[in-house]
Amino acid sequence: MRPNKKDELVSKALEVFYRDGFHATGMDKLVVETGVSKTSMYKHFRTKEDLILAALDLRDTNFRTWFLNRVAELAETPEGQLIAGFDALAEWFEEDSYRGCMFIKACSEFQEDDHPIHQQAARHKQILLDHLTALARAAGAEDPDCLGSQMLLLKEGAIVSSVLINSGAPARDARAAAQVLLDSALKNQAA
Amino acid sequence: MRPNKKDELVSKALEVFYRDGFHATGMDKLVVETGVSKTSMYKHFRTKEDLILAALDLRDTNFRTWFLNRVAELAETPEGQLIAGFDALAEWFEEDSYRGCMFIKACSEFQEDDHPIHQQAARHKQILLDHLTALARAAGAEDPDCLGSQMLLLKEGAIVSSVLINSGAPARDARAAAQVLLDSALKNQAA
DNA sequence: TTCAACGTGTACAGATCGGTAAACTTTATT
DNA sequence: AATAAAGTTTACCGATCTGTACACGTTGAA
Repeated sequence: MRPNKKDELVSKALEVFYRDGFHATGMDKLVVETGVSKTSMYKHFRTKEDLILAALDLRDTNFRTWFLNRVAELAETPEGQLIAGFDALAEWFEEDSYRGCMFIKACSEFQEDDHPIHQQAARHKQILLDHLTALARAAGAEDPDCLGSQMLLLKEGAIVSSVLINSGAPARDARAAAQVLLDSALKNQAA
Repeated sequence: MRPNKKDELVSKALEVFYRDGFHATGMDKLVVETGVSKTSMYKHFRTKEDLILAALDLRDTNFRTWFLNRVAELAETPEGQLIAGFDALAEWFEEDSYRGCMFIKACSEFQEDDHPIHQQAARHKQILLDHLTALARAAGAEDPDCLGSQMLLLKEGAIVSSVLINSGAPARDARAAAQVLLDSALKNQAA
């Protein structure tokens, strides 16, 4: 069982789950797409749920790495980075393979609060929230928890809206909103 | 084929789809839950997709009726109604049966832009957007399209966040953000 | 009372679902 | 070269999926 073979399977599964959805993607389809046999598939992953969890874990790593790096490239100050996050979103929305947020979709398909898949998605969002809150604090916002939460709200909202209206425009509206909220939070702090 | 029987089936299907998801709900489960036979089910609805579309249509009517009425009860001015929308959201989030937005979930499970289910969900959001934009315009906002879009962003974001962190708190953060954005849009207009 | 129309339930078709038993092929070690 | 371990293939399981053929019961009109 070569370890990189497993990574390869997770990577391919991630792609298909993201494109077609979780329930709509059967193990048979994944077997065809990966070219590996079903038995091999089940040697690497005990159940379909395990495979989904592995795919989400990879997605978490990939997305956060990309997002943090891109934001760091675009801006240096905490205030700048909070805003730059929405520029990064705009770039993401323009990608051909863009299909919304995988974690939102995971929670849509696995709704029970205590479901492992739901919890993994919640963890991803919590990490992002912690990051945004830390930036808000570093920027000197009046109420960093509130501002961080609002930045996340705008991000989630922009993602959902962009999918629903099939346009990248929500990223710009979200960015403008973020700027207003940030200015307000900093002005109140200075006062 | 009594017409109210059909409505009853749609109503029950809506409940189950909302609770358990679309792909995860088989026609067999609906047959058991409604007590009607499968043949009768397929006499009323040609396919499962037709049933889903009927359920979404009912949801659209129910939700918009409830939301608009509740907002009208809470406030009279356009400015007040824009903000009151988030108080209504907060109430919704507290309901035991609350499971997020059915249309977001529909788009998560049926992703193709040209899919009838996806399009129906998009129509629902567009109607809400038009409503919010009209309120923004009536309130005298600088850029009503932008402000309306931002209100919708905050709403979608609050819904998604509330599901992910299993808390009603996002409705309050969204309300606060909406107030700041509204004040800013009105102040700029006056200037 | 006969007949036609219609709604319903049973029972099933064909495909696909997640998952597995057992035989076979490759690989690494001695 | 012999052998054990690891990985793969084929073929299949029972359950469930959407959807249907057909026989049965009920109802209203002639």
